[in-house]
Amino acid sequence: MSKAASVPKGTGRKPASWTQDPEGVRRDILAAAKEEFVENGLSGARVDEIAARTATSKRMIYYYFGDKEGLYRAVLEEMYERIRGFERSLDLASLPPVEAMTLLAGFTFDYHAENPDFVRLVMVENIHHARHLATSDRIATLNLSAIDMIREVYERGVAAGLFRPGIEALDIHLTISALAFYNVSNRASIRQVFGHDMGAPEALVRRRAAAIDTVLRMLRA
Amino acid sequence: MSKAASVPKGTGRKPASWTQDPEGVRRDILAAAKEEFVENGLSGARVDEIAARTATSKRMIYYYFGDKEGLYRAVLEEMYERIRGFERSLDLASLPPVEAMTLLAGFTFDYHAENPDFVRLVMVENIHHARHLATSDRIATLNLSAIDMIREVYERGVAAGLFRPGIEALDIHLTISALAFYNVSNRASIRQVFGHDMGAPEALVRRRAAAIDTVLRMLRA
DNA sequence: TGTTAATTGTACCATCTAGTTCATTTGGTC
DNA sequence: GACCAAATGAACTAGATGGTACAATTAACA
Repeated sequence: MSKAASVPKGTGRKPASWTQDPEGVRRDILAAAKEEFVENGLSGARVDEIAARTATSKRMIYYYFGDKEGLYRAVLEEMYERIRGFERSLDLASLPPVEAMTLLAGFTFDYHAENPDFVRLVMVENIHHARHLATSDRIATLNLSAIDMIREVYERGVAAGLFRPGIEALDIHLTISALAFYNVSNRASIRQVFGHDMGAPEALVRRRAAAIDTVLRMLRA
Repeated sequence: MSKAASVPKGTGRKPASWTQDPEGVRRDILAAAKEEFVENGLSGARVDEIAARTATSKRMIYYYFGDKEGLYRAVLEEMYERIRGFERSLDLASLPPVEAMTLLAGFTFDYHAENPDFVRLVMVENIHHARHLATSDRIATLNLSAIDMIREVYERGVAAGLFRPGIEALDIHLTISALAFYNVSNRASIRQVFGHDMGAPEALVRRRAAAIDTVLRMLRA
């Protein structure tokens, strides 16, 4: 072809024409990376595989994110910012204590059940001792609000004589999170060992009710 | 050196003398492998690193376990058999319902807290969708006993009017496990996000009491 | 003691993988 | 339209990694 002649032998020729879209490329890469990290963890993920899931090339991954860990960190940050947004949208302060706590426990349960990707990434990050959370400036200043929200509701409940006093807000949070997290994070082993699929609709409904009930019983005076 | 001359060039020479110990070698490899898998997961673990932690060589790993996954499966199996042994040693049937449930919840909490290696391996296995649990014959026939133990205690408690009826034994197990598992599995991220170290003695004591209390409140009539 | 099967040591390799090199194209600015 | 910085494509590489080849040694036993 005459085209090939117009180009130095064996290097960077391009098909015909293309348009730039840096932000689109970034988002595209992040989405592909999230899938791969969620599926295979940090060590198990393959940069080439991420590139293949992308509309662009491996070259771009390194151009925008530096290295594999940088990409992973970016995925983590985006994920935490997303959940933060949801949390803020809950307006617990305008509800009576019991209703507020029910809503929070239910929301937390549902969010985990509907976002196993989130749960898996948190697992992966914990396997790595959360060292990427530690080095991320964006996440460091982010997450104390959940505890504050709980404390506010809890104290109103105590003042109204609905909740018993003396419970730490962190303990409430841990209980709610544990019940929401566990049957997503350990779904696979639960299925293997007990033969029950916690992802099945009936199982979810029952477990959801049990979780909320457990939280309320823990709090009630 | 004269020593080198007494041996065919470039192949398998040995220092001087050594004795065989197949079982010892096996155990040695399993222990080293457990450390490495616990620390780095299945994909992150390096066979060369496992070999280095061993008194023997990489050659032996492949001789005894076939491949990396075979070794990983062997580690998993050993771990599950160990916890099974502990479970069996609990004599819940001879205790009154409330005391039995308190003991079980406390034991479960302590076992997780004292064996973060176990927790991490279960996390790793769940990241891999528990596919190695699925292909292990030894584990398949193992683990329904925990549920049966709980059911027995629960039904005695219901009969005695101590527990409310209508709860599934699986739900009790999931609640106990979730509370025990979560603050070990997510210890790193909890520390990063909330600045609390759930491994610290005071935190453990408080969390343990909260977990047991939560389980009992969930059950009480 | 001679033979054989189970073990073990050393060196090696094929392949995979994160990251790079180098040239090229695009979009904006003057 | 000339020039420059940002963005992109294709091929390449150094090193890591799972796994093997081959020979040697040991234990058991006839």
